[in-house]
Amino acid sequence: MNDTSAPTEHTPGTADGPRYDFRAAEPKWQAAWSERACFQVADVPTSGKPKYYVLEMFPYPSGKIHMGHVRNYTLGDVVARYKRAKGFDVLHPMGWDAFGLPAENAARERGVHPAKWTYENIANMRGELKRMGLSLDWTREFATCQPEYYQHQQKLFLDFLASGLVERKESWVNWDPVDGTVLANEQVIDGKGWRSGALVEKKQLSQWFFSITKYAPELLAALDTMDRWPERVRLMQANWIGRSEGARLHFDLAAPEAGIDKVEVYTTRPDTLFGMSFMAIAPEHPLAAAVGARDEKAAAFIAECRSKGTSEAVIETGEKHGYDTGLRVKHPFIEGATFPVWIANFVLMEYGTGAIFGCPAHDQRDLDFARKYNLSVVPVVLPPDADAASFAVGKEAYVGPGVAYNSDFLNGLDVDAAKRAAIDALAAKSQGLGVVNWRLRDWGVSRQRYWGCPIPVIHCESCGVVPVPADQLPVRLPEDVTFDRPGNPLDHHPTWKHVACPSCGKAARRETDTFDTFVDSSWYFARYCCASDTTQPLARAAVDHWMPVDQYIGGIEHAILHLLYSRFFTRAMKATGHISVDEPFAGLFTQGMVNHESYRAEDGAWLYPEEIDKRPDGTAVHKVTGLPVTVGRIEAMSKSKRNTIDPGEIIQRYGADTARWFILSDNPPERDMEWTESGAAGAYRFTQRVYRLAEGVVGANGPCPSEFGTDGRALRRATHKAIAAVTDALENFSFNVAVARLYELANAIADAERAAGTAANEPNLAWARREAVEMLARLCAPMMPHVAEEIVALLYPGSLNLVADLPWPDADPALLIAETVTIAVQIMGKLRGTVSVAPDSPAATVIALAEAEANVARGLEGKRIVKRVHVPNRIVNFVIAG
RNA sequence: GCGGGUGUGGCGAAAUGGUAACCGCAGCAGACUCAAAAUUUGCCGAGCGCAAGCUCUUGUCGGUUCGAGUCCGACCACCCGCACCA
Repeated sequence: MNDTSAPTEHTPGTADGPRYDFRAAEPKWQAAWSERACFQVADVPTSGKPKYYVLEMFPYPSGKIHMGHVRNYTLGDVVARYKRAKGFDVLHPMGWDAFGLPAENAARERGVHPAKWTYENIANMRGELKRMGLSLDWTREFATCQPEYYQHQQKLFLDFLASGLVERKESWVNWDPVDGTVLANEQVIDGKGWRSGALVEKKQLSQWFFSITKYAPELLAALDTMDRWPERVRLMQANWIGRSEGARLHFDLAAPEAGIDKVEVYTTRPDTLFGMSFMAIAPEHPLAAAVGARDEKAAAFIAECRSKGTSEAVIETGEKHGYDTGLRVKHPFIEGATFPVWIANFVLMEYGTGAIFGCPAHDQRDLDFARKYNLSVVPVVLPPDADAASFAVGKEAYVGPGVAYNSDFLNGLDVDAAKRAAIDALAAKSQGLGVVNWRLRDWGVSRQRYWGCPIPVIHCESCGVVPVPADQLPVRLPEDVTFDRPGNPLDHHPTWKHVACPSCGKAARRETDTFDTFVDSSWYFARYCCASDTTQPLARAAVDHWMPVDQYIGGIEHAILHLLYSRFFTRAMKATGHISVDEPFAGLFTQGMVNHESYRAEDGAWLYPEEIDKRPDGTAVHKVTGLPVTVGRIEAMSKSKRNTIDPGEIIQRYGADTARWFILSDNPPERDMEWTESGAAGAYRFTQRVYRLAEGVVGANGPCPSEFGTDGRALRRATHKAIAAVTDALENFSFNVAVARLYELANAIADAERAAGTAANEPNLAWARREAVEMLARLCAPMMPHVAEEIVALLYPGSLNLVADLPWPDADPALLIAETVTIAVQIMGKLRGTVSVAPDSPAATVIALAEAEANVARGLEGKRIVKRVHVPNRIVNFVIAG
């Protein structure tokens, strides 16, 4: 690992090796930071400094870090190091989202225990992260699979349960009959289980749910106050929560069916009730089940929906199927009118009440269904400018504004007024009321898995569900499990689930489901604040000090689930007295992906970047065979496309600073970026260049001289302008701009170096150069901390100061004022020349100079100046006539 | 279908309504070298012109303004998210 051999052909350097040897420097400074505990903070600091909590989404320990991690953790580290230099106590922790399916798959496929696999991966990835030189407080590290962590999660669950924030209820789930487990929607592909390939069934199971819907109104309302979240994420969450206003009403059946005498529906269009032509109920609706019990054809139809309901073919074509039950419902307003009840595949049991009234004229789905089954289509909303006698609905439902007609007492009202009138009429008959409906559903957290946090309850035949007493926590996962057959190993375990009921002492059964791993990640951010407290989930003093997270950074893929669950969990923890804040993340930043070119051989096989040679004309050949290679699209790095770059190798070859610098320099962090070899090599050249510039200024220490020559003044101005510009860029997450300003400063130093070679008598230029190099290093420090330390150590031999402990430099305001400013001179908004004047020169002076400028004067010749616009220090514009 | 985002040189991009293209990558020409690498100097949106300079150019069309990449309106293209949500 500690390879200090001569650089390979990829590491440019002089004949005797590169001047700056990152292979020696990076471990040295990482050790120095660690020895001085630079990045450790107390649970409750006494420094009196303001706090700043920087957090990046913690990684799943898959085995190796990828470029997405490098980008994520570099972004966070820049913020953490910058804020620390700005005088904040910075909390910047790291841990592992360690439960989950891949560990179980490894166990099934390779026979390695999930714990062993996970902890080995963690060890490897921890080493890789440490080599990146991140300013992390490693004393707070934990993995969610440790009982020391999940025991507290079990306690939180018990508290939620006691507070009515958890319930056990029946729900329809995707069931894989071969693997014997519930599948998430994302795990169902083409109606089949993603692992087994078995046709997925809909099955009703008793599951644990967190009552996130209780918080739907406030989770939605609070989005408006979260001004440091991306607009896009807030909108996605708002859509997900999905508030809609409408009416809930019931229809009486003409004749009761198996004791059911009415059906409740939800609608957003009660104004269209007079356009009803049928009722449709979901295949999972109780009334459908009742019909199915006596009608074989209905039962067959329901079964078909169950097996095909989730297949992509049905969803994509949107084809609607129905079955006429023969039942009829009475219209609430039209005396004597009844309508048929259909079972329809497009009605969702999970939304609303699982039943709708169909108004084909004003709903596209209802119209498609009505046309297919020859049901009547009666328009009841007349579009503006349409004629009541001739208006008809063809293939497109009319969903726009208009006036009610064909609608008895609603006639003449516009859509909104008709809705209100219809709801009032329903309420008067006690047949319905106005309601707010939510798309958000309660969060089912039961998983039939081994590698997850056990749900701490016991099922007793006499007592029902009994929570595990808090003093018996944690409920530990047994280690001796087998993965030799499908299903949940916890269920197969010979002894684990057999326990005495804590309440009555009789033989009882432990819950064998474990939590969805999203539970683990819904509170880890708070746990970091007090990670060493073994007695309770959260220590209020520490959590109240550090929470909320000031800056959270991660991928957009978590825009909904993880972030919404965490927001809910924080509210639930507040309700149970564990935390004081409502919102966990005050600021959110979503980074773009890291992409790379892809390559394919002639036979279509994907090739790794290291298998090909790029030629200057942009084409590529296979290194071994010499055959041409197709250079494909630039797309997200993925193992299947083989367009991945291993960060470990990049750090080995170029150093961590190079990787960090390049990943920040290319483009704005919220946008997708392309990883390129030449870009990485360019970043490496810059690390060497900065160090070389430093070597040229060693020794010019001492107090600031009072007089400088022309070159010295210019360089000092460039230095202080850079301080101001880089500070501004870092504050705004414009890291690519910060990088550009630092390149400029390096270029200015190089210019001064040349000037020093020719103008030997320039006074104190050496001091100005040393100042510039020191500032360059310190401004670079959040991005490339190791080079920065090496340079400052070079400038101040024997000093024990670490850049990591130095305050952020301030720009000297006097040096931010230019000696002269260049004013653009326009005629009619077109640039015609420039003039140089002292800053803040009076308008009359500037305008006179501008008019005298040769090219401007030519343009003004023979013209009448109508208006002279002068913007101080920027521009003069002449408006002319004739 | 609904919602959102993005369109600027060969490429990634920059630009509080005020000189469009900073900075980097790639490229071209030169210096150094026996040579290469490394380093380094210069050029580098398009067109016209010997030059001074002129014209055009931020997806398209229009508007506001002394002045628009930026603000407003319409449209086009691409990308992303959600989606049989009643």
